[in-house]
Amino acid sequence: MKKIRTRFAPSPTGYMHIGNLRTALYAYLFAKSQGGDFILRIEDTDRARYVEDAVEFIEKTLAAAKIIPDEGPHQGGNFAPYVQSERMETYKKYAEQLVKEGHAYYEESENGVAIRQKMPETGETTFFDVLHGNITIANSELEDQILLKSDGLPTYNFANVIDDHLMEISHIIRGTEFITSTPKHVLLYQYFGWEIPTFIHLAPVMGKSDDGTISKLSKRHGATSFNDLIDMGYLPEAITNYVALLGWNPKSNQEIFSMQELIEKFSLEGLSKSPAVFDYDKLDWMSGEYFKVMSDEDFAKAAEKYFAEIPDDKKIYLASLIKTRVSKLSEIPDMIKFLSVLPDFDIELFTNKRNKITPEKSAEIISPAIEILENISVWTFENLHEKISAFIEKSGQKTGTIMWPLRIALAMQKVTPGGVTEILYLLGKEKSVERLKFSLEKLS
RNA sequence: GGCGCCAUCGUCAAGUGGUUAAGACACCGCCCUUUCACGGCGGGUUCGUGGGUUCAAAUCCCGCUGGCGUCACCA
Repeated sequence: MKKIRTRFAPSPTGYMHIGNLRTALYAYLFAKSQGGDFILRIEDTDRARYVEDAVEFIEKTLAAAKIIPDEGPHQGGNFAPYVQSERMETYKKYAEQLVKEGHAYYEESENGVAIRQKMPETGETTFFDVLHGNITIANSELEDQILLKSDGLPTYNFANVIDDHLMEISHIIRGTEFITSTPKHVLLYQYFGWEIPTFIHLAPVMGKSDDGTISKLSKRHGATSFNDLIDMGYLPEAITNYVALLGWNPKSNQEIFSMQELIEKFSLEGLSKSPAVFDYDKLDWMSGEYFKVMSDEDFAKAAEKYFAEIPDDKKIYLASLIKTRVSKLSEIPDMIKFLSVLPDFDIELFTNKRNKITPEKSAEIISPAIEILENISVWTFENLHEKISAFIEKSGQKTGTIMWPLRIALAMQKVTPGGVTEILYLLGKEKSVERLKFSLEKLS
């Protein structure tokens, strides 16, 4: 049995689209699930599109997503070089061989001399695709395509065939946009007498616009690159997990997968042949699941840059409060801003039907609470909890009735990370008392 | 437009001739609750359409419609 070898062959654009990331992921998962190799090859044959440092960018992005190539520009390998612009002599040799054998011809234009592939005028070409079965296209539909451009660089349609064969790629996993050009590739394999690899053409990742229309995922839909998502504060693991399920079904109800589990469970049968719409809501949910199972320490570390103003001794505690109610790290600032700056006073917030509370009644509760808090000398969570519980019991009121106005006075926002005790602890004695007094004054 | 690919809840999707057509996200309702979140329970006319084939069709065939892709010295 031939060794399974897949490749990810991006052009260096300095941008990792979610669709590309998914293609890389599936190629990686398939290779690894079969004990095969995953190769990274840079297709930089378009000089106009070349972006500085893009190769490094691609490698870093794949590393962040834990998609590790066995061979590539950085790791090297038996089939180096893995950058197409460094393989020009090879392409030239094969292109000339085709000319010699009558399957290609030179063409002169103002640009210089290029080589074109000569397509059969009759007949049809069929190839097998794992997802779509046999696909047949009439040869008359095929254009005499450029193989070698006048600048000496090959086109994708040529370099891709040469390299996939030379690098012993067994399965070509790529987007559906290549289905129509695959017959041209197949013809090339046949001219050279090379074994034809197995094709797997993946359906595109779509996006949904505000007006409900569906189209290929692009900027208008919001974040579209792996890095955009990282910047928004999603964990790389969560992104990879979500993207894996966007077009692949594990045939079980499991949804949370580590990379290792993905490798173990992956199979081509679960791949979908119809397009999948990227759903930010589902990503949010999945991301939240990852945060919830993180340790407080890890979460605090991940959220480090958002915790800059939080005292060191409170960071881990705050992390424990926030990690269960966040779907992306970038939500943190709005969630904790009230700790340093009290939002504008809003009397409306002191009315809550469910807890039977009104502004008037709030004042009656806040006033004695201030006294109790002022008398607490050891400001620990346990101590606070004890004193407040006693206060509630003594008042004879429902817990919610007491807690609601205190929490509002302390945070001045409807939604807070944690309840009254937690907020008191985070705020510290001085700030807590000050805020309660401020509200009491406004309410009187 | 030619050619090609695709078509199950709003979204991801299971399903391979006989099911009450799973599950998840989102949504709605209820419960729990020191708010929110978490958690628990429950809810919703989902197989694009018209023809076949068959005792039986979401599943097979054809047409239609719709979406997407492709027709570069881009990849």
